Formats: sequence, structure tokens, C-alpha cells
Amino acid sequence: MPELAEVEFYRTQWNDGLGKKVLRVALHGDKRIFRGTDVEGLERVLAGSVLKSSEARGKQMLFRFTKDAWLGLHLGMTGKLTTAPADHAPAKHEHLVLFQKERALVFEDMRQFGRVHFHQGKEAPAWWAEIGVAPNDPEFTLELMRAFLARRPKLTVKAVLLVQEGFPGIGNWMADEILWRAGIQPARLVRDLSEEASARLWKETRYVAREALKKIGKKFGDPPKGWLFHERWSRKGVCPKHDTPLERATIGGRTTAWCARCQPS
DNA sequence: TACTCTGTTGAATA
DNA sequence: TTATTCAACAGAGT
Repeated sequence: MPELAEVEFYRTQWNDGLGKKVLRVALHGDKRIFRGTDVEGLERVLAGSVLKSSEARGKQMLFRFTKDAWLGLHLGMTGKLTTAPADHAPAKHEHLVLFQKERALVFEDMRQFGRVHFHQGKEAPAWWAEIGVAPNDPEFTLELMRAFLARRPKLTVKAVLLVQEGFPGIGNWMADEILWRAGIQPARLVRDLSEEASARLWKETRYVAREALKKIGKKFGDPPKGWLFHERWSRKGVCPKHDTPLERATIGGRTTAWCARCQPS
């Protein structure tokens, strides 16, 4: 579930803990979300450190602590960040809990497609610096997007929108929303896009990213009325513009919904 | 009961 | 190097 805007929303859920010390760390260190992570170091260093700040880039989040400690989080498909009372007992899927005096900062992830990174150093970890420019960033220019498309000519447009190096933060529902608004058939190959079509793709990518951030990033909830979002889940979904039934297929390995009338080619 | 579906992604294979 | 497929996981729905 968590795409660009939802990630931003979840990031802010730990804001109450900013400037406060972590007294104790509870975690399920054998879970998949910790794969490749120095769990022992994470536990030892974060206990006694103070949460200083946080930032989101695409679907990634980075929390900065004192002691030069950095906690990177990815929510996968079912990850959530919440807070709980200080005496909270971690539930089955609450794999990482940072206890502070007044509250517990909770990371839960039922299906464990998410990920926890721990890093200690003056600078942010290398993987963080390498994240691409997200569509809500002013640096996400038409030229930048076209340069990325040029390297993926044989992907379908639907598939290319899901490649995080080029479109950080875009996930399945946002991709469908963008293509519907841009009037592009999702199974179209990238190399067959006209100049005009790629310009529309760029414009709508930015629009959907910014609007979603505005509406969902602040206060969790559904996108505005009239978005394809509200129709694409249901078997009986119809195009918000013409009420024509939506087409459905697996494209780029993912369930895809589109309107044959709005997106003929 | 058993089988299918799911908003992610990254490893293995071609 | 780039594209495709499948598995990791847990639960809900049919």
C-alpha cells in the first residue's frame, strides 16, 4: 500500500518523538525485514540516543539520531509507523519498537516486505544518497524523465512507472492514475511514446504526486473524488469521466486498470 | 479445505 | 545491461 504520499504520512507519525531520547529498543531480530542489517548494533546504539529528524524520499525514510546513528525504513506492502503508550507490549507484527519516556515508536509490517537499515557515521548512508529524484521534487524535469525512458525502451509504460530508480515513490495505484490522466494505454511500449505523449506523462506524474502528497501526506485518507483510485479496486469499476467499465489485465506483472475510451493507445 | 488475490521488490534466469 | 518471472510473507475472500 504505502506509496509516496502514504510514506510521507507515516513518517510524520513519529514526530512526537523528535528531540526525545530512546530508552529501550524491542525488536524481532530474526524477521526478514532485518535481512542484512546489524541488528545488534542497532539495538545497542539506538538505546540512549535522541531522535533528531526524519526525511522521506520516494518510498524510503531516514530517521536521524544522535551518536551519528541513522535508521532507514521501507514499508514494503503492509508496513506502518504508529505510536503507542510507553507501556505498550509489542504485538506479533510489531517488529521494531523504540520506547521513549512518554510513548513508544512502533514499526509494524505484517508481510515483511519492508526493510530496516541501520547505519552509523557522520554522513547519511550511501543507499540514501543514491535514491533518484522523486516526481514531487522540482528537479524532476521533463528532460530527466525522458533520459530515463530512453534507457528502458522495451518496457511497457506501466512497468517503467514502477521502476523506483526513475520514479521514486510511484506504486501501482499511482501509476494507473497517471496513465489514465495522460490518456496512455498502459501496455504501450516506452519506445513508442510520441514526444507529446511523454510530455503528458511527465505533467500528470508530477500532478498526481503533488496532489496525493497534499491530500494524503498530511492527513491520511483517500485521494480526491473523481480520481481513478476510487474505481480501480472493484471488479465493477467504471471510468470517472464516462462511466464506461474499466479494462483490467496484468501488465508489468501487476494488476492494471484503465479506460479503453480515455486510453486508446 | 484449498486455492486465489493483494498497494513491493529484489534475486535468479534468460 | 535490461527484461521477465517468481518467491518472500500473512491474511482475506471465494
